[in-house]
Amino acid sequence: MGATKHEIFQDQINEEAAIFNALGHPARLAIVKTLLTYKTCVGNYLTNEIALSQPTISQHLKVLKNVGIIQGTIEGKSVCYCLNHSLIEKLRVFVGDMLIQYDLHQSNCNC
Amino acid sequence: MGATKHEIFQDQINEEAAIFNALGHPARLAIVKTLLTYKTCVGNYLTNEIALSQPTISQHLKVLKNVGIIQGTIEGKSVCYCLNHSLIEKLRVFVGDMLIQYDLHQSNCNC
DNA sequence: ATATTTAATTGTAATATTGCAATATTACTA
DNA sequence: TAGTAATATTGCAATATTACAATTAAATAT
Repeated sequence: MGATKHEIFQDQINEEAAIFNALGHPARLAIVKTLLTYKTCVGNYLTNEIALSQPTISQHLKVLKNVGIIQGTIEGKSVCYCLNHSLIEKLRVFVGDMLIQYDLHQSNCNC
Repeated sequence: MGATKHEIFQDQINEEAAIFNALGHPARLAIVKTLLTYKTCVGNYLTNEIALSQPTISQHLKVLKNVGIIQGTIEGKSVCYCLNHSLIEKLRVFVGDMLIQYDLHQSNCNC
C-alpha cells in the first residue's frame, strides 16, 4: 500500500480534496496570497519573495496550475500568473455550501 | 532535503496550510462531509461507510483532530465525533477574507 | 469471568512529496 | 551572433504519507 485509494471515492470528493491539497502547503498558500494582493505576478517575483529555489517554486506553481487554481501567460521571457476565476468561484460555492450546512444544525454539539 | 521548510513561513500561513492540508485527502473530506450531514457521528459508522480499514480511518480522524477540525468524545465503547465550532469559524473568516480580497480587484485578469 | 465490540497504537511496506543541483529551453539584449 | 534572464525539466536524496495486519486497551454484554 501507500497510495491514496482515489477509486473508492466520488469524483467530486477527489476533485475538491485535490484543491484543498494544493492549498495545503505553505509555499503554495503564500503564492495564492501574493496573487490575492497583487492580482497578477511574474514568476521571478515569487522566486525572490519566497526563500525556496527556483525549481521548487516552479514545481509548486505547477501543482497550483494542475488543479486549476492559477493560470500563467507567457509574457516575453517571463510568465505572468493570476488566479483562475472559475476555480475561485468553485471554492466559494463549495465552502459556502459547507458553512450553510454547518449553520443549519451545528450551533451546538451534543457530544 | 524532502521535508517542508516551515521555518521560512509565517506561523499563520503554516497554520492555515495545515488546515487545508487536513481537508486535502478524500477520506478526510468524506469524514467532514459526513459530520456536516449528520452533525455527530460515531467512529464505527465511518469505518463501515468508507472502504478503508479501521486503523486507516482512525489515522485520518487523528489528523483532523490534530489541526482542530473535529473533536471526539468517548461514549461508552464508542467515540462520538463532531466538527469543532471555533475551527469552522476560522475557516469561514479566512476563506471569506480571501474571497473579499479577490472580489476587490480580480474580476478581470490582464494576463 | 469470558467474550465481544469499538477504537487506538505499533510496525512496516509501498508510494508520494519536497527541495535542490544541474541542465535545458526560450526569449530578449548588446 | 553571443550573452543574459526567466522558466521548466530531470534526476535524486531525504522525508512524509497512506494503508493495513497485528496487537492492545477499554467498555459492554453474556
